[in-house]
Amino acid sequence: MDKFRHQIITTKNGKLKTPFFMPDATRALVKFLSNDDLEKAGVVPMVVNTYHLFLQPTMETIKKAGGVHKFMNYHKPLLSDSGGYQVFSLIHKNPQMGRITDNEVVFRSPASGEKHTITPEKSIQIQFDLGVDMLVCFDDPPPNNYSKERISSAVERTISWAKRCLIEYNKQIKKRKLTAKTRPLIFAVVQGGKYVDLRKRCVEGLIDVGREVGRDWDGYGFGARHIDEKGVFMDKILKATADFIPEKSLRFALGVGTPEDIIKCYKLGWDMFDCVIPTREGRHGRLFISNKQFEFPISNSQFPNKFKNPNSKNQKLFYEIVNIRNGKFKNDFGPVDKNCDCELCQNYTRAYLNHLFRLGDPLGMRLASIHNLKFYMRLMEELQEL
RNA sequence: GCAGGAUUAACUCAAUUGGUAGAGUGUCUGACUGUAAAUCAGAAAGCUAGAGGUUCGAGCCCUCUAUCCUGUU
Repeated sequence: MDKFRHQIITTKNGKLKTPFFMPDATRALVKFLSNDDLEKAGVVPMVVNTYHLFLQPTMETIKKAGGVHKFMNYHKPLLSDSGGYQVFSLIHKNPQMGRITDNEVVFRSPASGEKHTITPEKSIQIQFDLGVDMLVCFDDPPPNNYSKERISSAVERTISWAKRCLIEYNKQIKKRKLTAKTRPLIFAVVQGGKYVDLRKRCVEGLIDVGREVGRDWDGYGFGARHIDEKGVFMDKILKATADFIPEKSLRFALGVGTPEDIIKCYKLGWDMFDCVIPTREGRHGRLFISNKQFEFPISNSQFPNKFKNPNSKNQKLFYEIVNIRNGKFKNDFGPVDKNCDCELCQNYTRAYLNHLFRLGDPLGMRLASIHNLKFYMRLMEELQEL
């Protein structure tokens, strides 16, 4: 067993210890939650999205506000996703929504139908205008079931776009007179689907880009989904990709994931995570419940046994999920999770939350989101102490 | 009392000239992995108020009964 990775990274809005989890505040908010709620849930860094904020409220407003931190009055580290994933998923689901060329992506706003163009350069400019602490290259994320040939060409496009992103990044640093302390960290994204050789090619290509442009990437992201069609975690490709990435660089597992997948990724050398699961599942009435005393078993040298095969049917997960909408909770007057100290578990019963969900009242979604985030944050604390 | 109208799933209502019933809501259960997601999917659920009749065949037509609504003495 390798040593567990822990790094302290410094951003202009504070230091972060890895591993850490970032909730998705896609449109500059975690749905239903105030900054106060986030603080109490233990949330620190979050992810906002270039694509969504570009469309609404538009960069004009964000710039006038003085950046996204001021706009949302959140003064902890923020990472912006490039919007690549959103634009591509939009177009892959419905080709009429846009067109992808080597030079640019043209797409229609699903809300207004308005036509927009995004280039790698433009994505980086927007992310500088957002004023985030960490930003991500505009990449080409194909669905995993595309042919190897198509994924290979997505890898090449991702590499060539990464170069354009990095050149633009340097330009922006110069133009805005940013220093080592005030500049945002920049992450490249590794594509290659389920093919180890393509993942390798992509990382090597990205490293070359850094060399050519004269700046090392601060980190590398794992692009595309990390689970197969059946939802099974793709151990091999996550391990191989992590191993290709330089030791000292940050490894960002984009979109990961379930608690057990985060643990697996951490074990394989990934440092950063973001996912919609805790908040979306919360809004849909699914609550993460810790087993027993919420003791993620810790040992010094060995990775905890309970974390080894969380998906194995013989082995009980260290948590369970309840669907609070289920009829059996109608008259259950116990707390959602008796080992949790969040606002929900300290003040309300399962029956009451069930009632809120049956009413469709936003209070239920808020309390459930807070609880699930707290669960994730407690998990990350445990991992940070390994 | 009389005259009209109604009675179909738990609720609100559909069902072309008579061809053995559908939807929305609710209920039950799933799903959600760089958020087009307070979303999506599936299931259960009806002796069509009751009793007769006409017909090859009735939720639809006829008779009676019950309950309700609206008028009117």
